[in-house]
Amino acid sequence: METRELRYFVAVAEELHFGRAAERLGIAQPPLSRAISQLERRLGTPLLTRSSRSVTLTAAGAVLLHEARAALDAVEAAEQRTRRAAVASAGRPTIVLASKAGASNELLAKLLDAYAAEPGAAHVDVALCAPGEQQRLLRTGRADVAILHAPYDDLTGLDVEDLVTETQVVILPPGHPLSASRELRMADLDGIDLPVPRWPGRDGRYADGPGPEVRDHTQLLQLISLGRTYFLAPESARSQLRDDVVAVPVLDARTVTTVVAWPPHSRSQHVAQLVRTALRL
Amino acid sequence: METRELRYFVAVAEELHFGRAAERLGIAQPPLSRAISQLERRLGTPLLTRSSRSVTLTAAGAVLLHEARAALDAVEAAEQRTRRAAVASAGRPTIVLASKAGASNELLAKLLDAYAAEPGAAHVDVALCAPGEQQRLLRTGRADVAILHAPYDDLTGLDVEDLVTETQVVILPPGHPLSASRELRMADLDGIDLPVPRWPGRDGRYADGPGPEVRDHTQLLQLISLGRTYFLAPESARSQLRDDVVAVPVLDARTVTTVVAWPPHSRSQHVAQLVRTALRL
DNA sequence: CAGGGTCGATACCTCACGGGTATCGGTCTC
DNA sequence: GAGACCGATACCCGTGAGGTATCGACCCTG
Repeated sequence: METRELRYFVAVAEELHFGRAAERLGIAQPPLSRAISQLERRLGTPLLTRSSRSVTLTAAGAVLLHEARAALDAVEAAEQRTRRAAVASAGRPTIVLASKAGASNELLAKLLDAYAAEPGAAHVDVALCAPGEQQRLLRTGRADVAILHAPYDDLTGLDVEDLVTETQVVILPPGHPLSASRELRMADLDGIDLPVPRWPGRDGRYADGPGPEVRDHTQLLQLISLGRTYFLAPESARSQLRDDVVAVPVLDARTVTTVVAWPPHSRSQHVAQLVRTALRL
Repeated sequence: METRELRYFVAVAEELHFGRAAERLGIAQPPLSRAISQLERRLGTPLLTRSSRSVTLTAAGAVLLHEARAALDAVEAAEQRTRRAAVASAGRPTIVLASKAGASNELLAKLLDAYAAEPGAAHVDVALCAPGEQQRLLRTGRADVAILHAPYDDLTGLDVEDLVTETQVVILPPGHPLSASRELRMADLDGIDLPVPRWPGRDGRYADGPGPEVRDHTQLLQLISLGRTYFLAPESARSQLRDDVVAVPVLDARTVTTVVAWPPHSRSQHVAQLVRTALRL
């Protein structure tokens, strides 16, 4: 199978519409139809069921969608890591660390300082990402290590070491009825009359629903201070809050574990050293 | 990047010879040369240094070789898993378990029995592999779970649960001077005058060196009984030994951990259930 | 040092295949 | 029943992957 075929299939499987998929791929619809049916012939199984009004995935198609995404990530990672290895072998060794913008800030600062003090430390480029974006950078080879947060981020297929586990706080507008409480329980949050924010999906688009569309933490905090939404965040986020929002501990919220993650095939000494440094913090 | 280009590069990087690589790929040498230099142009970096007498990898080339192997495995896995999903959704659900031929036999038998007794258990096809071959089956989607042995097998990029940890015994020809000992230390083995066996590499070929070429455990045991070689094996292997070889415990040998492993992206309920069953043993 | 052998690069040709346009056939809506 | 929508089919074209022949650099060997 060629990656072109996988890209084509993923586009159709995600759009569930040949016309839109073709448009997204920048080709015409007929060659796309042909490519998919050729793929089906080669695999010896239908991947999509087409009625002229709708397209749906078969069981085999769902498997291929999942596997093809992983395979395409691996191919792109091969390309990116090779590119980066080329520039690294020319100039100063550099590793890219991906972190969620606005999260784990203090930990990140400490880590960068501690690592920079190590002998033979590489230069660290910090890539601040929208939530959920760090894994993509890792999996596609544009980053070497990432700071992630279980259970929010998907850690499948990554090597991981735990750094800290924290309880969560709910971040509310200042005037909100619950904002006066010293502590809350998850059940209390059900009564909140505000919609939860909507984050962009991996395709950069927003799901339908109530709640404001949100891209980063600055936006989010502003929306909270305007009384438009609320949010559950790790305790350590408190130190970054503006004074026009209120944080209240939620006793029985799921704990959040900040982890350092890297691709399992990584052979970089620099990454290994940075991880060791992180574990000593 | 297309998988064709990756396959071409891997062939050249492994052979370090354009002519042989082309032959292995079933194409002529000129298109191969062209494809590689086109790849280099696109990546913006040389991958190989050619002097008309030898071809060597650059640093970037070494990275690409490593990454390309992983990517090609992922692509093949996508194909195989889709194929298998197609037949599974037609007939009875089946999972493929890969295990080293001749190793962990009792554990495997117990596992298969215990799993078969579970409600809703899938049919389990057992693939008995040459040593080191199980991972390939897992990574290329031809198997769903495998029984592996740390530290012998490479577990990078696989999800793993430990099953048992054992000490090792050395398996010797019956008449060997050390075979009368009740127990040994690693230092004692240095004095053994026999060469260690050679196993085939991932390309199916044998490295040069002394020691007999060996494909499976039957062969190995026969060669030991003939006084041609010796071998270090997990304790549990004793129950499988012929009576014309001798096993002696080695007190300070590295312990071997038998693990159950599966691809990190696996979503199969059946695999999860089999792993749970294995952990209860 | 001439001559032959080895090996990757280059030149040039061919054709298969990926991609385009036009159109068909089936289905839903009004 | 007309029209819109959508995937499949028919047919054409150009790119580019792959082939053969050959070159040029390098290493032997007598």
